[in-house]
This record gives sequence, structure tokens and C-alpha cells, in this order.
Amino acid sequence: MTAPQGPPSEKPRSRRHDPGRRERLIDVTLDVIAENGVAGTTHRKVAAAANVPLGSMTYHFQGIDELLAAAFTKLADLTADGFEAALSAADGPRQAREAVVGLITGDLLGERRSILLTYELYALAARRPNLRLVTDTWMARSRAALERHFDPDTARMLDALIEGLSIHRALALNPMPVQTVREAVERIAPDS
Amino acid sequence: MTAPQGPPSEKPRSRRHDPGRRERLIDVTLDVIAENGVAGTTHRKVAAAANVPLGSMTYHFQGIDELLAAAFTKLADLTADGFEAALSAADGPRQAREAVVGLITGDLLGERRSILLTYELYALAARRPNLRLVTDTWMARSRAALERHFDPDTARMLDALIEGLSIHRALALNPMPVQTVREAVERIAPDS
DNA sequence: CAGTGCTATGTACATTTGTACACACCGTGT
DNA sequence: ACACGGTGTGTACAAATGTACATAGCACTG
Repeated sequence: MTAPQGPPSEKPRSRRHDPGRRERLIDVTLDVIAENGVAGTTHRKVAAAANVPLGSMTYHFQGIDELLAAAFTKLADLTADGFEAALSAADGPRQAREAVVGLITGDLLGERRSILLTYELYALAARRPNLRLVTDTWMARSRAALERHFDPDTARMLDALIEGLSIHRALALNPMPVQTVREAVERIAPDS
Repeated sequence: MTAPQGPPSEKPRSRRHDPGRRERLIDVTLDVIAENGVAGTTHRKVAAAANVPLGSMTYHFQGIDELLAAAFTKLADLTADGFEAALSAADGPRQAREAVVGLITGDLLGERRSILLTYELYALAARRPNLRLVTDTWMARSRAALERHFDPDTARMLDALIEGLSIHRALALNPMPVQTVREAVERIAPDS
């Protein structure tokens, strides 16, 4: 779905010389986590999904912890990138608010995967100091991006609102309509 | 910490006849999940923490899935109970808002554990239909409790805000001050 | 007070898992 | 051309895990 499948398919057998394999393994790992959860993510599942031998796992990553850390670091970086891009493109508070609405209500397909992975990250970060650094950096970047348009307090509130609304939209049977989302954003960040 | 430790200590050896053991196992399971995550929760760890033999696990629960489901169901029920109680005690919108602030900023000790378990539940519920029922019921109860004091749209917004603010307060290095939380709640649910 | 049925226990076992490691391959610089 | 160092591969193995099950003890009914 998201990660590229297998090496560019040269010969069916013997796919040696696969530059960028490490990076591809990280992408595939996120897919595996999204599907099976951290609890169900194993070296073997990732290897199978990426179509590489098991030994490749321990060669590229010190252990499974490093694999998970690398995957979640990439997730946080990419998500923060998108967040910053959407807000940078906005000009003025009006567009900024609409950008926030867009981020919350963004396409529920890819969004759902992202939210799901975020839970897993939060759950893991609570117990792993090195992942705490990842979530902290992520939050700091989000807040900074919001502060380009809103005062610091409002930025923090908006950040929390985005978090909560995203979760609710992902979990709820009938998600909150876009118009209501817009109303919530406007209440937190009024026309000043 | 939270769950009662071991049976009431009769004889050191042979603790047969332990009524309510099933319930105690559920409590201990939540403790184990909080400490090790769903990924690190095993029959043996729970059994050791509860001071019961391994065989007791498979006797009381069909499998580890049923154990996890029972634990998370209890978590959701208890949390929703507390939520309802806090809001029922409030009289008028003013007190209701303050109750919401209290729920968000509630003692960070027990709160932290609760939030942490919630991530785990969300992550698991995304893949397990029977747990989806648990989260749906929980959300419905929360919303209903809020609707005793606020109009439906505001209730949904508040519910999401509570979610987001709780997460941020649990994860952030320096959590948002109570006064700012109050301000956010007031912006979403103004004096009408 | 005897019997009956639920509860409790300990152990056994097949699977799965993380990880190590010895060997094969190939691009690259000399 | 050729060695060499990084990259890739397959397999092996100990540890941990979920689960089944035969046996044992206790409470409670009649």
C-alpha cells in the first residue's frame, strides 16, 4: 500500500546488491506495525513483507528495538514535515485555520494509518526514553509551526485540539462533520 | 500500586480457595500492561505479578485475547464511571466546566497510568472489533455525560479537547498550566 | 457426612521469537 | 587484474510463549 514492494525486480532469484534496502526495511516496518501492532511485529514478518532474508534484519539493525526506533523516528519526521508544509502554505489566520481543519479532516484513508501508528508510538514512547525524544521533537515542531500564525497559548490549545479531534474522527463510528470541526477551531482561535 | 497484591495471605503455601481471583487477575493485568505494554504482557508475567500459578491463567481465561479484552473492558468502565461521577456532581455550566478542567489536570500520578493504558487500548481496538465496542461505548457514555450540561456539538468538541489535552499533559515535558487548560475549556464552552 | 462438581495446580510440549555466525558475493580502488 | 571490505544470505539454537491436560483439593448440597 504505502511502502514500495520488494526490490525493483531484476531476477526472481538472488537479489543481491540492493542499495537503499535499509530505508525500505524501515518503510515496510511501519506497514507491518500498522497491520499487526508493535506486539505483532517481528523480524520475520518484516523480512517477509520486504521480501528479504531473515539475516538481513540483524545485519542492518542492531536489534528489534533499533528497528522500531528507526521506523517511528521516520514516521514522526514525515508527519511533522507535512504539518509544517500545510501551515507554511497558509497566508494569514483565516487560511491558517482552514489548514488546521484540513489536517484534522484529511483523507481518512491514509490518515487512519497515520493515527493508528501514532497510538503505537505513544504507547511505546511512554516506556522508552529514546522515543520520548522523538515525540518531544515532534510536538515542538508542531507547536512552532502553529506559532507562525497564532499566539503561544492558542497554538498549544490548537495542537491539543488537533490531537483529540483526529483520534475521535479515527475511532468514532460516525465522525464529526467537517463543519463542526471548523467551528471548534474557530472557537479556540477566534478572529482575534 | 493499584491492584491488590496476592491473596489475603493465609498460609504461605497452598493458597487454594481464592474467590474473586478472576477479578484480581484482571486488575493485575492492567498493571502489567501499564508497565510492559501489550507487547510485553504474557501469561507468565501476569501470573507472577498476581502470585498465582501459570495454570490459573488458562483456567480463568480462554486465551490471552480474552484476558486483554476483560482488562480493557474494566478500564473503560471504571474510567467512564469516574467521568460520569465528576460531571453528575456538577451543578450548572460553571461547575461543569470546572469539573472538565479537573478531569484533564487530575492528579498526574494515577492519571498518567490511565492515559498510558488508554493508548494501548486504542492501538489494540483499531485491530480488534470486540474492543471497538468497548471504545465506542466509552465514548458514548462520555458524550452523554457532557450533554447533561452542554449542547451536543459543544459536548463533542469538549470530549475531543479533553482527549487531546490529557495526552499532551501526559507526554509533554512541561505540561500546560491549569490556567491555560481552563482558558481552552472556556473558549470551547463559553458562558452561552 | 458422603459425594459431586467447580476451582486450582504443575508440568509438558509444540511454536515462535530474537540473535549469532560462518560463508558467499560483488563493487571498487589500486 | 586482483585483493579486500562491505553487503547479503542461510541456518542454527537457546529462550520464551501460549495452551492443553491429568491430577488434586475444597466447598457446598442433600
